[in-house]
Amino acid sequence: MAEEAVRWLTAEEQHAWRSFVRLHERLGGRLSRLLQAESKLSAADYAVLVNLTDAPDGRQRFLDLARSVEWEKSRMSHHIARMAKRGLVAREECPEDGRGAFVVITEEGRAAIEAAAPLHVEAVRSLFLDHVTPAELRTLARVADRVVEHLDEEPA
Amino acid sequence: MAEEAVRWLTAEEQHAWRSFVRLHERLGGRLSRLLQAESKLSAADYAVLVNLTDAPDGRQRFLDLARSVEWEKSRMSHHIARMAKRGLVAREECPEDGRGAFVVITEEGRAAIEAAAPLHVEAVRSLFLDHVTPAELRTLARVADRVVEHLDEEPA
DNA sequence: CCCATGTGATTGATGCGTCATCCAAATTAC
DNA sequence: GTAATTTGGATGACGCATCAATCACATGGG
Repeated sequence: MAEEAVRWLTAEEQHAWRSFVRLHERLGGRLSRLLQAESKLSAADYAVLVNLTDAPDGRQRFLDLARSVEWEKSRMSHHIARMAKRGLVAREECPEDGRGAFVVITEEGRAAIEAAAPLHVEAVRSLFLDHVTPAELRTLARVADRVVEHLDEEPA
Repeated sequence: MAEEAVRWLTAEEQHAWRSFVRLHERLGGRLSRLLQAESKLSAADYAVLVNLTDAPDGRQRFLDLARSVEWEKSRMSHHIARMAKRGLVAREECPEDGRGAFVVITEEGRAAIEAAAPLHVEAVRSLFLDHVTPAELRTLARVADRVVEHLDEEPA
């Protein structure tokens, strides 16, 4: 039974990792609270509505939508149920597949996202992009894509 | 009534922003699922236990603990209640402040964190740090600290 | 034609995070 | 010394995310 030596994080690594985690928590929290306060939409609502807006006729198959926002179907199902109750989207049956369903954005949903989007974009700018140089932003994107790629290759 | 021109994100900005968000969601999700599977601890549990372990006698005042992990007191209260029910920590009354409370790590909690830590550190390495160069890591940390600093200055 | 398997989606249970409210003890003001 | 305020913390309600189980329809094989 060999004692495996644990390679703990150096002070620098630890700081970087904690800072990175903190950044997302704080920035994400702030942005979603802003969105909620200004538009009565959660970040999840926003993601769904943006996707529907980009789709032809503002309608999309259930699982396609789930894949677009990278959610499990269960989460999507619960969330769409709540959004439907609030009148932001509606469910529609699918003619060519008896078990399928479409999700359609409503007038109300469209109004909500159109009101929210400019404010949200402005918030992303003023809270994040404004404080990052273009070079840094490229580095961030490059690192993010690389790490996610490895995540995909190496399944759970 | 002036039409304010919305400064939408460029394709590059949008990509960087989405990649960044995706990185945290995916990496965070993966790490916490690993932690849960290997150690029956959530990321939140882990943070609490690490802090308690670092404190003298494994005990800390309630709000100090909350500040350390950067949570609201309400969240801490709920979470400590759940952790106490699982036997990971215990509450203790505070002699010199009648309303105060200490949170103390239990034997069970200590065992849990000591088992979890090496695995978690290894996961952070293999899923993240291994794919980031030291220079990139420094950039990340620098950007994160800068953005959070601005976040702090500019309250909600 | 019928069975097996796969796929699209729902449901219920449970734990988590936030908000608003509340309470008791401590501190300050008068 | 007592009233007002602040501080430490708990509580309940609600929305959200995950997991496991379920159900209905579809499709391929025999």
